[in-house]
This record gives sequence, C-alpha cells and structure tokens, in this order.
Amino acid sequence: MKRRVSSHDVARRAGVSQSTVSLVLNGRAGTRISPETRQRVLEAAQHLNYTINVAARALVTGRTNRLGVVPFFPGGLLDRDLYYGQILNGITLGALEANHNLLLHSANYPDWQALSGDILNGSSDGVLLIGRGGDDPLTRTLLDAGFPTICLSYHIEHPACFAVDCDNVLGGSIAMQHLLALGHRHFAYFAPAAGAIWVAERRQGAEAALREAGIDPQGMLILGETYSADQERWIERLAASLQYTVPTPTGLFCSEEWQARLLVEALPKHGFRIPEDLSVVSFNSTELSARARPPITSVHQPLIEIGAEAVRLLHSLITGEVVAPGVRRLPVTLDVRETTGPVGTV
Amino acid sequence: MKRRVSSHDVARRAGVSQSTVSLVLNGRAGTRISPETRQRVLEAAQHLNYTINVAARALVTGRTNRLGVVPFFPGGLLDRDLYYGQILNGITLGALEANHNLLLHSANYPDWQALSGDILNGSSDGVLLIGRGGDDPLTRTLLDAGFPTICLSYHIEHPACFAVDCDNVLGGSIAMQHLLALGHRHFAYFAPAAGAIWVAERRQGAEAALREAGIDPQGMLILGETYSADQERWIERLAASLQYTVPTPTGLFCSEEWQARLLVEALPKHGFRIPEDLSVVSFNSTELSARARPPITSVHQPLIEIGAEAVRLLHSLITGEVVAPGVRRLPVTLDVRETTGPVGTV
DNA sequence: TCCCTGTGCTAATAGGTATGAACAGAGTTG
DNA sequence: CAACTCTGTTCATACCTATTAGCACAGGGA
Repeated sequence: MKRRVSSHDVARRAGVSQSTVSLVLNGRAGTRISPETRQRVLEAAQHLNYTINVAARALVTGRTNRLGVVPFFPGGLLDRDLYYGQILNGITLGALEANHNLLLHSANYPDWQALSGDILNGSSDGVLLIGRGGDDPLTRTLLDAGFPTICLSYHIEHPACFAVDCDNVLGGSIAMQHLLALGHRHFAYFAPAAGAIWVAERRQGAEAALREAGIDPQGMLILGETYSADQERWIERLAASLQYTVPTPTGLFCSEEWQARLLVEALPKHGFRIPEDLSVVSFNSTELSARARPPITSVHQPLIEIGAEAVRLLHSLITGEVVAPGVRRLPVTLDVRETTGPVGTV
Repeated sequence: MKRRVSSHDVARRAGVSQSTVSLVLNGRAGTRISPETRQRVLEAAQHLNYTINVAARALVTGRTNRLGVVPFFPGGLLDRDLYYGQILNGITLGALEANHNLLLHSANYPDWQALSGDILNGSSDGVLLIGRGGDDPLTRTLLDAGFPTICLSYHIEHPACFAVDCDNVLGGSIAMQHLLALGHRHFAYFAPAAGAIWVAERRQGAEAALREAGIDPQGMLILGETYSADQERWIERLAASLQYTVPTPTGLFCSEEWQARLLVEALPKHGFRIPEDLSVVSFNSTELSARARPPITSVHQPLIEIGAEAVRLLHSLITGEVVAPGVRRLPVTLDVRETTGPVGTV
C-alpha cells in the first residue's frame, strides 16, 4: 500500500495550510472560513480520496469514537442461550444512534489484568461490561481509574458504579406469584451460578412473594448443584433431589433460560410430567423459551433495551453530562406459556 | 481523569531514556538490554500502572491490532436466524487466537461511501465483510485501495478478492440428491433474495443434480417472489403457486433457513402435510432448523469455521504472507431430519 | 495620519510512541 | 598502542492532527 494521503497533501493541493484543512473538515462553529476556500479544500480532499487518520486524531483529542464491549466470555455469543446476542443487538443499535463504533475485546479470560490494560490503553472512550460478578476486580479497577464504565446485568459496590439491569427482585416475585396463583404451595429454586448477583436478587424476590402469601420461605428447596459438564448427570441429580423431598415441590423456578430448557425437555424422562406434576418458570423469555417443547413460562426482561440504554448512559458519561451513579432498573413482565398449570390437575 | 502515564514517566522513574522503555516493553529480538535495566523498567511500569497509548503506537507503526467487521446490516445479529451470530462467534474465536480485537462498524447503511471512509481511516488493520452482493461497490473500493479485505459468504469479480464461503453448489446438489433418492421427481426452489450470489450457486447445484438424474432442470418451479413484510401474504401466495402447478411439486428446496422455518410451520394450514405431501430441504442447519416443528432437513455449512478461517486468512494478508486470491470453499453436509420423506407415502 | 475592529488565514506546537543512527565504554586483536 | 568489535544505551525524528495565538490586511471613524 502506498503512503496514506494526509491533510498536508490536501492543503498543498488546495493551496492553503494544514490548519485550514483541519478547520474546514471539522467545521466547528466560531471559525470563519470563506466559502471559496472551503470549497477548494473539500474538492481537494475529495479528489485525493482523503480520509482522516483516526489514530492521529485520537492522539491529539483523546477521543476515539469507539465504545469497548467486554463479553462475559469469548465466543459466548450463542453458546447456550440468546442472552448475549440480544444484549449485543441492543448495544449495536445504541452505538448506531450515538455514531460510535464498537470494540469487541477478545483478551484472554480470565486474565482480567491483561484485559484491564487492554481497556485503559486508550482504544475506546468507555466500556460496557457484561454480566460479571458482584465483586469483579476488573470493574473496580476501571472505576478506580475513573474510566467511563457501565455494568450490564450486574453491579458492584462502588460509589461511582453505573449499571443497567432489569428488576430481578420484581421478576422473582412475579414468577412466584404466578405459581402461587395456580395453587402451588411447595417450591424449588434452581440456581447453579451461586456467585451471580442476579441469582440472589431473583431468589430474594421469590422469597418476598412467599412471605406475602404467608408461606415460610425457608421451606423453598434450594437446588444449588453446580452446573457440571455432564448434562445427564446434573439433571438426574436434580430429579432425585426433587423426588426425595417431602412434600415434593410442584413449582420450580429456574433462574437461567438455557438450563430451564434442558430441564423441561429432560425431566419427563425422570417421571415428571410438565406441567401436570411440576410447573416450571424461567427467566429472560427469549425465543429459546418460546420455542422449547413445551414452550416455557418465563419472566421477560427487555435485553435489547438494556443494551441500548447502557450505550446512552455511557455516552452521557463520556460527554461529561452529569448523571447520578447507581443501577437503572428496567421493568420485567411475565410471559405465560405451557410449562405452568394449576396444581394437582390429575 | 488525571493525565495519562506515558513512557517518559516510566523512563524517568527507571532512570533511563524513553527509547529504552520502548525497547524493553516491545522486546524485539535483536535489541540488547541488560537484565538489570529491563528489570528496573518493568518495575517502574508496573508501579505507575503504565499502559501503552495505542493511538500513538498506531500512528507510528501503522498497525492497530484490530480487525474490522461489517455486518450485512446493523442490528441483524439475531433478527431472523443464527447465521450472523454463528459467523461472529467464529470470528471472535479467530480473533482471540490471532490476538486481535474486533471493531464492529456501525455506519449508516446503505451509505457505503461513508462506511468506506470509516474503514480506510486506519481504525483497523483489515476488514471482514459479511454476506454482501456479488457486485458490491464497497468491496471493490476497498480492494482497489489495496486494503486487506476478506469476503464472507460471497465474493466479487476482482483479481485481488479473497473470500471464504461454503460449497454452495455442492450443497444444492446434496439437497436435491436427497430428494431424488426419496423418489421425488417434481421440484420447486424458493429463493426470494434474487440478487444474492449463494441463491444462484445453490440453484446451480440443484440443477446439476437433476441433470445427472436425467431430469430436465427447466421443470423445476422457481418461486421468485420477493420477501414481503407481510408474512401471511407471501406464504399464501407461495402455497397457491405450488397448488396450481401441474404436476404439483413434492420436493421443495428453500435456500434460507428462517424462511424454511416459517414455511414448514405455516404450510400445513394451507393443506400441505409435511413431509407426506411436501418434502422440504433447507440450508445452514443451525439450531433453528433443529428446533423447528417439525425439525427441518437442512444442508449444514460450518459457519463458525468459516468465521475463524476468514480471520486466519486476513491475518496472513496483514502480516504480508503470500497467499493466492480466490474463494476458499469449506465442505457442507446434509442433516436429515423430519421434513423429508419418501414420495407418495399416503 | 493614526487607531481600531473584524475577517480570513497561518505558524507553531503538543500529543506518545517506534526506530535507525549515533555514541560511550569495555574488551579484543594485531 | 592503535584499530576494531561488541554491548548497552540515547538522540533525534517521524507519524498526523487539533488548536491557540497571532499576523496581514481592509475598511471605517476621528
């Protein structure tokens, strides 16, 4: 490739100085350029196929017009469910609106220190972190450094933490209220990702709903098995736990969509008819829930909106707009499908 | 945010020159630095939380360690099927391997001139273009400029065009051979995206298979309706076309997965039992096909591999490795599911 | 004549890094 | 002891743009 065309080349061709070229092309208000000069510069730029050098501009302005995105793990796009895909879709739409490009970080996980360096090196104006832990050291490092950072679907305890999430507590309540209204009285909560903040929040909501209904939350069976690579095995163990509990739960709340799908499809082989013996409520309610067999009753969170809103918030931070830190909670709703039914229908 | 720490700051603290810091941190072979000096520099950098300024580095080296990605349209991530998601997953994995970050371009479509500027401005070392037209002016512009460019799932006529795709022709043949083996003799091909290169290639393969079986390809009904926003309507028209054709086709080849799903789910309402009256073969064979009702027989193309391979190829181009232009074709296979059956089972 | 104001443009510089040329010093060779 | 080699380091510069202060000039008022 031949040498790039620079603004000096444009200046020479238009018979003006490089400064003038810059002034014309950036067209800031308050600088006076005669129409003839402007015209000459634009023509020269066009003729030479001039494109600005973003590296040089970034060096001098400190702005890149790029937003960093850190997925919860690489290649996790469609690995298990549509969560990340939907979020990323929302982020894309927000970025389009804000006229920014997206920088997808692909540092080696879980080496957060390297990732932190990769973010703070000036390759973007701010960063969106997706679904990390409630005590994530990467998040803390970035916030401490004063780097514009938005947490999606989680947050950490930090005075400068900005986050966008759904109302997990409400979601837990809604799910449980639905089961209660169907007559269920004995419940189980399946939440393998023990450290995850949303797992705790959803449980909290579920327990609140139980208390409201005059039921002791202590009675809810917590299925805390960690997810094992051996699908058959953990499903089998879960089924056993359900069976050997007295009284056997008839309502199951499952906080992750992909696990709910696996359960709904596998539990019948272990003697649970759904929803006759066991009603199942899940979370997220993407197409994955809608197209499972049977379609899964699920709490819907507006993932695309969350992504778009996070970009808006980040944009505010970057432009120096004054915004109060904290968690923005977007509303959830319940999509009732075919995995829940009245208790004791047989 | 306080002023960034520069390599000069590190140099001062370590008692060496800025050049030395650069030499230590980049550690190129052939430059000699004493172990003590190296140690001092590293400690100083660590202590100051030094991160390199990528804009400055990019300015002087002309390399960014970023790969551009241009989706076929913004927000198209999971809009209709899993194509883009899978491709992007593959690209992500490839980027991780090659230690590059990804720059997702979100310029306003279809303004390819703006997009072209956004790509050529030095924000990435090369670019992956996904599923564009066979005469795409953006692709041509980039290739003419000598910018490292890889086309995914398409290619244009240009001596410097590099592309990665699946073997669409073979895919078309495989699909048709499957239908032929089941005894079908009358076929339809549904391909609304008339301009798309893969539509033509898949048809070509299908027709070749027909010829081989001694059947006149002219007899294949081409359903060329353009996709209309009104789903009900185009499906209805398609059903009518099938019905009024004599002899009525019993084998349908549908070149896009999301359309196949819609058809398979809607055609029974128009009197076509699947597969008893009509066998349907689709393309891509992602989870979308696997989880449709009924699950769709589909030609599988290795989308993740295509993404990863494209990154590898691009990396070769960038590092100046000599590679021959042209289209890399990855193999396809047929996933037989429940939408195809022997002809005349009733 | 001189001063003042405004217009349209330019000169000069900063921003942080990589890199080839140059250099100092110690050791080696003839 | 002069010439030379080798090692480890520094000097100086280029990369390209945005921006600020300031210059030349014209026109107008006193």
